[in-house]
Amino acid sequence: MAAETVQEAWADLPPTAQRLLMAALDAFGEQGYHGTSTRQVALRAGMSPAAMYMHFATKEAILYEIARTGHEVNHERVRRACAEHPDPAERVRAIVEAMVTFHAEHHTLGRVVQYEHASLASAHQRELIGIRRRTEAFLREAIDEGVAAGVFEAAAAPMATTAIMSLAIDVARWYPSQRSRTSAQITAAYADLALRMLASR
Amino acid sequence: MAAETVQEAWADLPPTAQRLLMAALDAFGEQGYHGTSTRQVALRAGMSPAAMYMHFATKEAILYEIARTGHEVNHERVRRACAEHPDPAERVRAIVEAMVTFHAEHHTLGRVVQYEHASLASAHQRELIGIRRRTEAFLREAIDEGVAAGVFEAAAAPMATTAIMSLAIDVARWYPSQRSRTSAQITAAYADLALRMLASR
DNA sequence: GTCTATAATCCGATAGAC
DNA sequence: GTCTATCGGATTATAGAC
Repeated sequence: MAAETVQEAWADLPPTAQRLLMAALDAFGEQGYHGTSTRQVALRAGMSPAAMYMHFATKEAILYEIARTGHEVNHERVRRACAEHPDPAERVRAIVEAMVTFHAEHHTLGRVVQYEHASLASAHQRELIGIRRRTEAFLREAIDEGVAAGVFEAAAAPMATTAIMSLAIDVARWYPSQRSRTSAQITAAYADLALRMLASR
Repeated sequence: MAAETVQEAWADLPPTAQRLLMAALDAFGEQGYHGTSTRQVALRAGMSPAAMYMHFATKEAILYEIARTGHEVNHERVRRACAEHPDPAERVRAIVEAMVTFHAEHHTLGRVVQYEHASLASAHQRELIGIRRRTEAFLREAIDEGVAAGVFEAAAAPMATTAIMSLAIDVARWYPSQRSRTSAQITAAYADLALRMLASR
């Protein structure tokens, strides 16, 4: 529940189930959910197509487990970043660093989390939208506090939450690019850009 | 070649081919390429599954036509925005307005263009990456000119190109949201945020 | 150029032996 | 709990009549 990686979150599952989830994570991230067959997942995990149905009732249940855990891991990282930084500007910086790091270093997972939403059952979609909204609320509150304290520009605030979320999420789409930038370089530069968007003048 | 909408680009095709492409565009944008069957596309276009093979040799050929035209339309809008604004800051504003408007008002097309890249044949992928790179070059050049003129911050410039592209592209993922914002409101706010990221202080 | 019918293959999921 | 074998249906694409 407070895991900061999917491996951590799945540590108590049977090793076979873990291999299955990691295989599906890679395949779904590379080829998309509908572009991946259950046979491909089973092959990657080193088991027969039938064996996976001992651990998951349907293909969608595998996607749900990956997407939910991914949302929870991202949420937990942002929550922790907030807890460590009372100052609004420092907190925004920490949130951007947490989200950019997640979507860069775990971009395959990030793609499943952000781009396979429509492939989930609608009840699962609604649940995960809830997590996403609570994650976004951390950023919105930090920005609102900064505006109240006079360090952020009030006019920029309303769209800045969406814009900063977009910056971080879209990293999963293009990372890694041809230009050799480390995750740390992107993270630091994006935190600066986010604060430039918000800074009062 | 200089069309600013896909309908314009496809105006000279037989009406049946146009209906087919529009049906596929909607279906691919809503359900994804691999999540859509050729039968569904044919049904939406009001023809039999076999009839589409008179106009396109494969399902991938339909995706390629949509993705290529989408890339060209976006490129043409950005090119025109640049041609109309010699001043670097005004040009950046115009580029952001063009790209955000495109990805908001044509978000279904935007999703196919930006998120179905991996579903294309690799030769087609390479071709479309070329168009994408040329579109991004317009923004990079505007930013470089602004830095040279002293109106943009040199330190912010390298990652700002990627960041601003991300802001615009990611609109296709979340637009329209629950919060009622018009395309024009988002466009204006994002242009402001982009210039705040770049402004020298 | 559109249709009906179908080929050839692949899909998600299950049955039953071990 | 894993395997082989397979069910029932959907998939992309084609054949052949009109």
